[in-house]
Amino acid sequence: MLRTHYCGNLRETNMKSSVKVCGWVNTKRDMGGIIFIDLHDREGTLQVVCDLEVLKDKFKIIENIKNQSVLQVSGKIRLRDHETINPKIATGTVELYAEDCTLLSEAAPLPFSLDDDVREDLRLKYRFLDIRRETMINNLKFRHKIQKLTQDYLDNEGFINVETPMLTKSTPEGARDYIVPSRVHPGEFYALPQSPQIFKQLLMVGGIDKYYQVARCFRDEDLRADRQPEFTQVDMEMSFVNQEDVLLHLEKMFKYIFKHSMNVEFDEKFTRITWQTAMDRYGSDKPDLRFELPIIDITDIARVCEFSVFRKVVDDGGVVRAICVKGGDIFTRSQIDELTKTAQTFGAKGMAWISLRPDGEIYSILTKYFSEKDIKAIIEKTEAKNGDFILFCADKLDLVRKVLGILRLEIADIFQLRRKDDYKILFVTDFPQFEYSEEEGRFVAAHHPFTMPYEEDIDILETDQGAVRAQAYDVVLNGVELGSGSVRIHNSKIQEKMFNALGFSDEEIKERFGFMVDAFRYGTPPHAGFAFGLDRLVMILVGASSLREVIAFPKTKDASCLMTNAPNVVDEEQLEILNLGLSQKELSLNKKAKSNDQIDIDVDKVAALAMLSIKEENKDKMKEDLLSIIEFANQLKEADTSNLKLKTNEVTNVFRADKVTNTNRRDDMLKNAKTKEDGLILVKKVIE
RNA sequence: GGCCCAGUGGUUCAGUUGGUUAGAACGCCGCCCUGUCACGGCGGAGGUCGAGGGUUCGAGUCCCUUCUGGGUCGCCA
Repeated sequence: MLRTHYCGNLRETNMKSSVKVCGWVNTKRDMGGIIFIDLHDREGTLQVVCDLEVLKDKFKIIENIKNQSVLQVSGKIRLRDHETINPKIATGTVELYAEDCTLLSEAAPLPFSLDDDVREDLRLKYRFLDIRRETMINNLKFRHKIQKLTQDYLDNEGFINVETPMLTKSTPEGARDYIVPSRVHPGEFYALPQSPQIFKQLLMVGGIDKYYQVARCFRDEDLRADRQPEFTQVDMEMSFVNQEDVLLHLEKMFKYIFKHSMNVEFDEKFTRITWQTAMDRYGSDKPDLRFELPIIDITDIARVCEFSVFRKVVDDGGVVRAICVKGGDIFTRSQIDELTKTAQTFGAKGMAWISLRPDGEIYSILTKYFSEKDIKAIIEKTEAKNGDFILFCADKLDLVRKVLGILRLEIADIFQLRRKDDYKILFVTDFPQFEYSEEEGRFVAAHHPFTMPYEEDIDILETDQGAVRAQAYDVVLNGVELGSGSVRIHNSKIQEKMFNALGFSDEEIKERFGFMVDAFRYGTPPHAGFAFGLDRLVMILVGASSLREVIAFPKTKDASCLMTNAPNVVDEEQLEILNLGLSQKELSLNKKAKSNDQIDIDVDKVAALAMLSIKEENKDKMKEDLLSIIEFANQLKEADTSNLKLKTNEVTNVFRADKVTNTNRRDDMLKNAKTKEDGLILVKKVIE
C-alpha cells in the first residue's frame, strides 16, 4: 500500500496513529538539522517534519528534494504546539513526524509558479500542471459534484441513461458540423453531434419514456469565453408530458442542484416570462433579473414630439424606448460617453439622455429640441424622479431592444447590481417558432424543426410565420442561457406542415430526416425535453469568467489545443486511405504552415512556406529574403540533412532574420531540430 | 472576416519626453542554519526586450508588417 490517507484529510483524530501519505512537495523550509515540507495532494496540504536524527541516511533525500517532486512519507501524526499551529491550512493543528520517506518521482523546475496568475497560453500548454493548482482541482471536483447531483436527481425520478452515437449524421438547420471522413465509404462523412436531438426523440418512439445523457456536443463555430467547440450538455427527454410537466421537473431539478451544491434555496416558484415580454422589457431573451431597470416604450410620445430625429424614426416604422436609471444623475461625463460608445458599437446612431438634477433642474442636450410638454410626458411615462437619468434609443425595433438590453447590463455593472453570489433563475417561454434569416432569405426554425407550435397557431404555420409561437422554453440564470427545450411534434401531419413552412422540398425532407419522419409513422408518444450546458452552469457557480476554468483540457480561441497541437496535419498515407486530397487553395488557406507543425526541409516546401507566410502585398518587398531562404535550404540539402525537420516558424525566422549569414544561429537550429521527430507537412510548390 | 488589449531572464512585473552596461520580486544553482509555515542569511548564474523592417547620431520606448495569446462583433437552430 503506497498510502493510508490523503494529506489534506488528516486531523487531530488521527493523532498518534501511523500513517503513510504521498503527495507533491509544495515548499521546503530547511533549518539545517530539521526540514519542514508542505506535502500536497488533491485534498489539501500537510506539514511533514523531517528530523536528521530520525531519518538518518534518508535525510539527504529531503535535503535535495526539488519543488513539486512526488514524495512518500510514513510516520506518526503529532499534535502541534499551540504556538506552531497554522490556521491557514485545514490540517494546521497537526503535522506528520517523518520516520521514513521515498522519493517517488523527481520534478524538473516548473515552467511557471502554481501560485501566480500566469499567461493563458502557458497554462494551456502545460495544462497538466495548471490542473495541479488548487482552484483548478476544486473547479473540477465541483463540476463532478454538479454532474453527480444532476444524475442522482434524474435517476431518482426514473430517467434512464442511454448513450447515443458520436459518429452520426449532419443535424438540420444548426451550426456548422465537425465532420469525420469515412474510410469504408470514400467521399462520405459522418458528423459529430451538435446535440443528440434526433436520437433522443427516437428513444421516445422506442418507448424509453424518460431518457437522459451527459452528452458531449460539437459545434464548429468561433469561440468565446463562454463558448467552446466541444462542450457537455445534460440532455433529457420525456414521453406523455406537456410543457408544464417539463417546467415543473426542471424547476425541481435546479432547486435540487442548487440546494445540494451551493446551499442556495429558492423559496418561490421560478419566474416565468414570455419571450415577447423579455425582449420588450429587458431587451434580451436571456434577461438578468438580479435587478429590474426595465425598458420603457415612449414611441407614442416620440411620434408627436418636437424632436425631428425621434419623429422620423417613428415615421419609418421604428420605435423609441428609454431606460430610467434611478439615481443615475451621478453619472460622470465619461461614463455617459462610455454608454454612448457601447450603444454605437451595437449599431445605434447615438444615445440621447436627460438628467434630472436633485434640485429638479433638467439637464440635457435635448432641452433645446424638446418642448417642456414633451419632457414632462417622458418623465411621467418613465416615472422619473429628481436625481434620475433617462437614456433613449431610437431605431428599428430589433436594434433598440439589443442596444438597450446591453446598456441595461452595463448600467447594472456601474451600480454593481450583478453580484456573483446572487442567483436569479427564470423560464423564458413562448419563443417564436421561426426567425427570418437575411442570409438565406427565408424563415428558419428558431429552435429546431421538430418544435411544436401552440395549437392555436397551427393554422397560420404557412401563412404568417413571423407570428407563430412555439412551445419552446429556456432556462436563464443571471443573464446566461443555461439551456433550452421544447415540446416536440409527434403528429406527422403537423410535422409535414412544419417542413412546408420552412420551405423544404419532399426530396430534402426524405434526404435529411426521412428516417425520422418514417419512425414517427409507427406510434409516437407526445414528448418534450430539455438540455442544459453543464460547463456554463459550473462556470457561473464557481464564479469563473471563462469556460476554460471548468474544463480540464479546453481549446484556445481558434479551437486548437496548445498541449497536443491538435488539430494538425496528417501524413499523405492517411489521407490516401481516406481518399482525401488537399487542393492548392486549401493548402494556402488552411494555415498548416502553423508555427508548431514541422516540415521536411525541401527547397520547394521552404519556399512555399515562405510564400505562405507573406501577405500578397508584401511579396515583392520580400523577394530578396525569399531567395536567401532558398539558398539556405539548398545548403541544408547539401549538408545531408535528409531527415531534418524544423518548426515552420524557425524556418521563416531564419529567412527573415538571419538571411543565412548567422551561422551560429543556424547550427543551433540544426542541433535543436534534429531532436524533433514527428510531424510532416505536405506543402506543394506554390510559387509560380 | 472586422475591431480592441497584451507580449521585457523560467514566472510575475517596473522601465521617465527615445539617451551610459535593461532593473526588481519569486524561482533556479552553491554555501550556512534543529520549530519553520511566502522561514531566514550570504554568494552566483540567467535577457536576440515575441519576430522582421523603418524613422533616428541613438529604439524596450515612435511607425509599418507579422506571430502568439486573450476579449469582442459577425457567427453560434
